[in-house]
Amino acid sequence: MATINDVAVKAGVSTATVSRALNGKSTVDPALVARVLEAAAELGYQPNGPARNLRRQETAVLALIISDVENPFFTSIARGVEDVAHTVGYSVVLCNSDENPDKERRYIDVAIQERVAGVVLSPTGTATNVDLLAARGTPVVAVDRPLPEATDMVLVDTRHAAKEATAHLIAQGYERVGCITGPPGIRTADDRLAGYRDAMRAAKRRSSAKVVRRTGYRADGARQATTELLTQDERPDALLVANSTMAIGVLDALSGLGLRPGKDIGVVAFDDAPWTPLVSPPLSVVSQPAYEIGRIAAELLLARIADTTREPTTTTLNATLITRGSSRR
Amino acid sequence: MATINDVAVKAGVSTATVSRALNGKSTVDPALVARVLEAAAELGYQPNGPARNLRRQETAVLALIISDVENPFFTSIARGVEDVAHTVGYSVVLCNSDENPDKERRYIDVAIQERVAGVVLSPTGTATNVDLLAARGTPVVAVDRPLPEATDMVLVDTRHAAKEATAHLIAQGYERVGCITGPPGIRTADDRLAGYRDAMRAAKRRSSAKVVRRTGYRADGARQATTELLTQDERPDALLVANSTMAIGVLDALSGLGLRPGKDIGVVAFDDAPWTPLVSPPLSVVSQPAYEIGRIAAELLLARIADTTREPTTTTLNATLITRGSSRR
DNA sequence: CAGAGGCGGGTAAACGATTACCCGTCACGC
DNA sequence: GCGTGACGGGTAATCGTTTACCCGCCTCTG
Repeated sequence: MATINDVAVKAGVSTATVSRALNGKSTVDPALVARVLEAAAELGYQPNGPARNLRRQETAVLALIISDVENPFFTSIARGVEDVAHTVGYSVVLCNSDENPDKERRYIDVAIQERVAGVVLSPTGTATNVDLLAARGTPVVAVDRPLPEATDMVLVDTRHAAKEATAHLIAQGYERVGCITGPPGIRTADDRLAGYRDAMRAAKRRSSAKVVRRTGYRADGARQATTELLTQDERPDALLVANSTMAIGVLDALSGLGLRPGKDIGVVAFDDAPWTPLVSPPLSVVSQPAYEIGRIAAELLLARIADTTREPTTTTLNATLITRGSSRR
Repeated sequence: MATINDVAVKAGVSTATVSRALNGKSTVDPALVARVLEAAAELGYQPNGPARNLRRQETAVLALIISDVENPFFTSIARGVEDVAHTVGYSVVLCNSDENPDKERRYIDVAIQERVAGVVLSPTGTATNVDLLAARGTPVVAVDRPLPEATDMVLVDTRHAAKEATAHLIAQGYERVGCITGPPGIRTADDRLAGYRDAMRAAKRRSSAKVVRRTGYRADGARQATTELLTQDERPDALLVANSTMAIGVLDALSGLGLRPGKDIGVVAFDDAPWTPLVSPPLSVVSQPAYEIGRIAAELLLARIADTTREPTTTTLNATLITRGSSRR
């Protein structure tokens, strides 16, 4: 592998000049620049990233740590982050914490060790991991879920959206609305449950623990929860489902039980996955602006990298309820 | 940020001993190890990755360059790669080439500059980009699509699967089977079309260019293509669709046209996305072993990193046709 | 008891870039 | 004609690790 020294020798100049010519930092004789460029091209010179990063004490890399690569909500965020980062020459590396604090911790360690310029994170929990970043001064932006630390955050008013969705189900005449949400401790799961309860209270409905289930944010947990809920005595006749991955499990269970969404049981799910209009009847959803979240998070992160002293801001975006057939009789 | 030197001073030993104690390379007095560990913990020492990588001339990072983070097929591959990599202490960074040779090129440059240990790549095209990696000696494994270079590859016998799927549609009594596939030059798109033609020829059907459309591997292109196909004179009464993202566009267009999959028009799509059983009627699919692809690719890559002289191998996996309601009248 | 050999641990040289510092040259002004 | 300043470009220090090499001490053997 050619080094800067090889290029320097070939072009008949010093390494300093090569560096300057290649980075355009200081003014170099155009003839020399041409010689250097030619030499570099002939040798197929690619700068050594680690060496550069070591010397510069900085990298043009952002880490994006999300909790599920297979969830379209998070991949949309990823796209938003990427699009912004690329326009300013940053690379994005995507890490998958799998809703697992250990993996999250490990990726945060990697991010610190590789000295990335900043981190976008959807925290799995209360995350003592994050103080490591704070301690080192690595800028962090939390997305989807808040952090106790004073960092920039981009959130969605998910509690309000859950309330609205539940109220919609009630208004549609469903008598006993239930809720399937994620594990305790994950803020979005808690908030969606809280919003559901808000709506029940506002409508003077008794929200029995019997119509609420908490399970992993995955299809199989939701499938099982649905079956349980609907084979007990106090059966709900409508469900608020906390994300689109779970919705797959729910819809699958319903079809197994021979229940038709909309007619037999109202369903509203979070996240407007691309397939939701295609099922029959089309699925009512709470659409979250995932791409926006990513875009804004990246912008905040870049701003903080440029100026570490900025006051942390919290941006809360709105989700919109899209009512379709699954919540109309 | 604490350096190894700070730790050495605090523990009252040399930096060499700290390095040895932390990496467990050579045998160090247990008492010293304890002192070093304690000092490191107190200082919150995190090794400087770039410095380490520079010195070691290697990194424990794999790059995974895929063409669409929003496509479940590729995210399943990602999971397979990750799972394997993590068990042996490698990190995986995910890059999104977006089916765009320029972005791919850029990510390959980044991978080279950062001196990653290896690359898993779903090539966008004939990809002259890849010789850069070859030239540098960075191990590469191609997934989903072949490379002209002699590298390890993990492929799917997609042409055969396409033929089988088409034959199935014909056997179900559909008269005029059409095909919607990806852009020319993308091997999977070409192969699926070839397989479709194989089946048509075998069944002595005339495969008119009028029932074939090529478009970007995305929902909107497929939506438009479907509408065009079905509003012309020679309307197909069945469609082979080349991936699940396109299937969304196709199903959407069909519902807009008031055509019921299965009854009015047979549909088989590639990729067993999680939602495919939920639409009505359930979508017949060609299920590709995406997770397996990722797993095997990672294993091949690690094997090649360990031994650069191995003969390149090509693994071809089988896809399985899952027939559901959308291909039965 | 002396010499050899082993082993733990320190010193310092890499790794490959960037950049502070310095030096030579040239132009310009007095 | 000489001093000064600007500027292009070279020399070498530096970033934080890892590790080759070396040294001193301890133990074991003849």
